[in-house]
Amino acid sequence: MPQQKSEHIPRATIQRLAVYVQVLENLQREGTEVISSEPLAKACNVNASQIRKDLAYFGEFGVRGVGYYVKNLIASITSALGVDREWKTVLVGVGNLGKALMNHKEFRLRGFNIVGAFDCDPFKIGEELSGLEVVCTKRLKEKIGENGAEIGIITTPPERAQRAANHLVEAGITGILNFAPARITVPEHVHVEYVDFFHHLYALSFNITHPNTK
Amino acid sequence: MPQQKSEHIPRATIQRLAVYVQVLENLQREGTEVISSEPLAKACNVNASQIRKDLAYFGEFGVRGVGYYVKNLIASITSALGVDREWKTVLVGVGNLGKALMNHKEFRLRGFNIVGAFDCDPFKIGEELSGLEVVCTKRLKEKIGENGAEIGIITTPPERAQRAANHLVEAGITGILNFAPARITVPEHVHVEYVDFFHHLYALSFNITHPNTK
DNA sequence: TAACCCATGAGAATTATTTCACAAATTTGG
DNA sequence: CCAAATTTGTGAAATAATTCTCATGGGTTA
Repeated sequence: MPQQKSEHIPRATIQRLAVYVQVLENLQREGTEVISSEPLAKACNVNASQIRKDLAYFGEFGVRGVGYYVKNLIASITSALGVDREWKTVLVGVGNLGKALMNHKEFRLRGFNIVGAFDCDPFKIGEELSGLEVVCTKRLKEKIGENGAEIGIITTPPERAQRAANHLVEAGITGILNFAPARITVPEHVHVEYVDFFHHLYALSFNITHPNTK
Repeated sequence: MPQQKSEHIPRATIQRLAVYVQVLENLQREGTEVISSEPLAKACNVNASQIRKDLAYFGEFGVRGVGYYVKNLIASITSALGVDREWKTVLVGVGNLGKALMNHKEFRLRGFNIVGAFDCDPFKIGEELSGLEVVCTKRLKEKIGENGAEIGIITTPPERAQRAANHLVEAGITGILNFAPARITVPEHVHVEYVDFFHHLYALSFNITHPNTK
């Protein structure tokens, strides 16, 4: 059971671990059973010792002279990340994006079950979507008390993101995935991840505009 | 006309600049005309000197004793990022996600126009979507020769992402936004950005599982 | 116009992350 | 069964990024 040894783990390490899992899963699908850090690093576009150092935070998963057993390593990393279990999530903001996410099968497949849908629009409340009734955002606390969700997904317009976050925090949520194009403020103990692909397009724009600064 | 002074600009700086724009746009919508680095930093969840340093790479946009003029600063940053113009993009992989992106109005609004849609599925070729005819991926080079697109968006399944990337590169594309859950390999001069919100969910999972290591 | 504020911009110090280099461990082949 | 080959895991070195500190200079008021 991987238990991190060190106190602080760089945020960048966590992001890379997710990449490793992705690449390892694709390798596994292609039939690879064992891989050493060198070719894995190439596939992930990172340095080989980077991988070894990242893994070292959580334990010793490799075999010297051999490398890593793909299946094993996936299990070790997913366990380290805590994604070897089911996570209950609730979604706030049933617009186009929210609906699309609710219909996204991959969510359930990856263990992130959406168990509640909320909106403050009276016309949307009561509507049924992927087997869930849309409930008023004000009833978040009550509903989460029932279903025990731990992660909140915000898909509201930007001006309503902070209010959604407040409701989620008050309901006891400790992790928020924010798709709204706005920064939100939450207490110390709550973790927020932002998803905004325009940020990525901006980065592309910059890199293409300034080709010298790769 | 902001011109970066230094040779190398940290990747993290570019990501933050995109955040600054987002927050500044929301401030502007609320009527704020001037802001100093301290409150802006608070809104962005970063350090104030971080903002000043990030901006310093591109020029001097503030007024000592006053702060930054919001409208001005947005213009300066967007110009620095190269997003004060129109970018033509093509999309490869017309599945659920691809279709959703093509119907996403925000794309055009932000200056990233989708001018071509490609797929290798014969049943999809010829179909019309948001005014664009889906074309065979093999004709990418020909079509990009006509429309001059510079950015490619990959929304294929993971196993077809690399092939899509190869076609895009061969067609002269220099920036790729990859939604497929797979890493791709491209030549030095091509820039890739990855969008995968499961990576963010993994990060949340980790942070909730290990609350001590914030 | 002069004196006082105030927030920027930039160099210095600090802190964090990445890469290097090699000892330790494991397998394989003679 | 020992030696060679291989690859991990880790401490040390190098590199990079962030934060601190304060001189600089524009704005404001009397």
